[in-house]
Amino acid sequence: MAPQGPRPRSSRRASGLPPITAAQVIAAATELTRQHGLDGWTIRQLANALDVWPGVVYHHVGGRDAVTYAVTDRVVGAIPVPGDNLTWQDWFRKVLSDGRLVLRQYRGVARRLVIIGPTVPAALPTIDLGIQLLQRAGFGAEAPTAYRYLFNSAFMLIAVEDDRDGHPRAREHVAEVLGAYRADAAHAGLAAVGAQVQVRKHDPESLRDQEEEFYEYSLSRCIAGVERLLSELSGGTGR
Amino acid sequence: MAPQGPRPRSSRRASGLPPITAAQVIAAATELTRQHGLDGWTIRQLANALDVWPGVVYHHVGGRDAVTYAVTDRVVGAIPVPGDNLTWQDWFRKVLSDGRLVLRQYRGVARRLVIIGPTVPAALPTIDLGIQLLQRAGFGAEAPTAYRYLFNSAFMLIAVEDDRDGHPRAREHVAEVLGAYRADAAHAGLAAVGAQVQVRKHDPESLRDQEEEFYEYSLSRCIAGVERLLSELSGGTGR
DNA sequence: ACCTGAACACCGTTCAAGT
DNA sequence: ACCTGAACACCGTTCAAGT
Repeated sequence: MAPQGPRPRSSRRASGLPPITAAQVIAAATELTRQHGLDGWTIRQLANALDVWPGVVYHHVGGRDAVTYAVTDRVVGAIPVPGDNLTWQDWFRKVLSDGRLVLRQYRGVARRLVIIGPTVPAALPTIDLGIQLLQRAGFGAEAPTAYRYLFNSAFMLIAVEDDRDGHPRAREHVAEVLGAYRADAAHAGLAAVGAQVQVRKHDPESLRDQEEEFYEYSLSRCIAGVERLLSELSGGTGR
Repeated sequence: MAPQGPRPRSSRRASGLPPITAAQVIAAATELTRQHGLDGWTIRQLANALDVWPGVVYHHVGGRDAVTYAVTDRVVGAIPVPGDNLTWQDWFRKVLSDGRLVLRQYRGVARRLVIIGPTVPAALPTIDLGIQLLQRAGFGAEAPTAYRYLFNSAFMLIAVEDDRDGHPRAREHVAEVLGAYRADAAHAGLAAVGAQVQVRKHDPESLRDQEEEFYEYSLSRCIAGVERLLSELSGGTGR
């Protein structure tokens, strides 16, 4: 898809260029990720962007896994962390809304983050503060699990948005299949979703807005579910 | 990793064998998915398992996308659908717990399903019944969105479990990084999660159990969040 | 230490030619 | 119609050899 481009024209040393650094490799990989997503570029394309041979990437950073790990850390570091002057609900709402805006610019990073866990160095201060807020709110020993649930839910949603960007036909297909049932009285459930899909299709609002809406919807449901846990912990009705 | 094996030894026709069918191709692909996950085999390996050349797969089914779509439909069809004699909460709990057991046997299918949407033919009866149950429970126009939220949340969790199977070191890394903070009073949040990680590490219970526990935890939170929506709809307190 | 240049063992996909 | 056999344009990764 992207043009392959020629190999480096001449030796760096012969051209009087300074050695490549690991930071330069990671910066170039981050820019490629912004353009094409974390799975949208190859080691060979990265080397080409730096005007070197692929072996240079291995020499300074390592294989594909090492490079994408470094990119992930860099992107996570760009997510702003709200201060602790907010309620736990507003703090999570804010960090997860802001996080979505950053992560959606670097498609594929959210999924990597969910899979490898939150141990990328840049995430540690956020984890610490978030769990402390839940502890202060009365979650006690449940604070780490509740934290994990909220971040995991949000980042999974972002990961799916990212993945769907790579399958533009899928949405049309859904609309087509379900829309066909919109007046089918024998299938009241499919009819309801079919009608909704049909309405959205003719709506001038963009798909981006629909996705953000579902993200905020899911986030609100998650926070509501965790609030309920809190009320159960403080002696409410069980189960 | 898997042995490549030799090309087909001789012509099918010359050996008196009947023509391959699309169903045979899909069945073989499904079995490979059970063994190695949806992304764990190649078209060439599939052809080899059928003892034919790769072009045969293209002739009968199509490219990789077409084959994995067919596999996804087949696996979804294997998820049992509970009857409508349950409350909506128990119906969703059951179909999503059973669904997890099936999907976890075919790693990668859950993610495909989340990305391409639920329009694989085998899913339609389940969608119809599930939305009807929510409609009867009083969700009205919110039924399709609530349905989508519940299935999406569950299948995303399964997709992440699948993906983590392919990164066995990630969990150790998380335990190592966070465990180091378990007695760090200056970072009370990290200390709490670090202590939990440490306990789980020495616990003889398997990781499988922990994953199932978190799945059930998340499911309960999701259902609680949707219940809250229901009470808001029926005239409860707003926001 | 840093980089070149080539090689190795793979991919998905296409297609003319055979039967 | 079905299948063979080969080709095309890619991958990630490794490594001897140069400077």
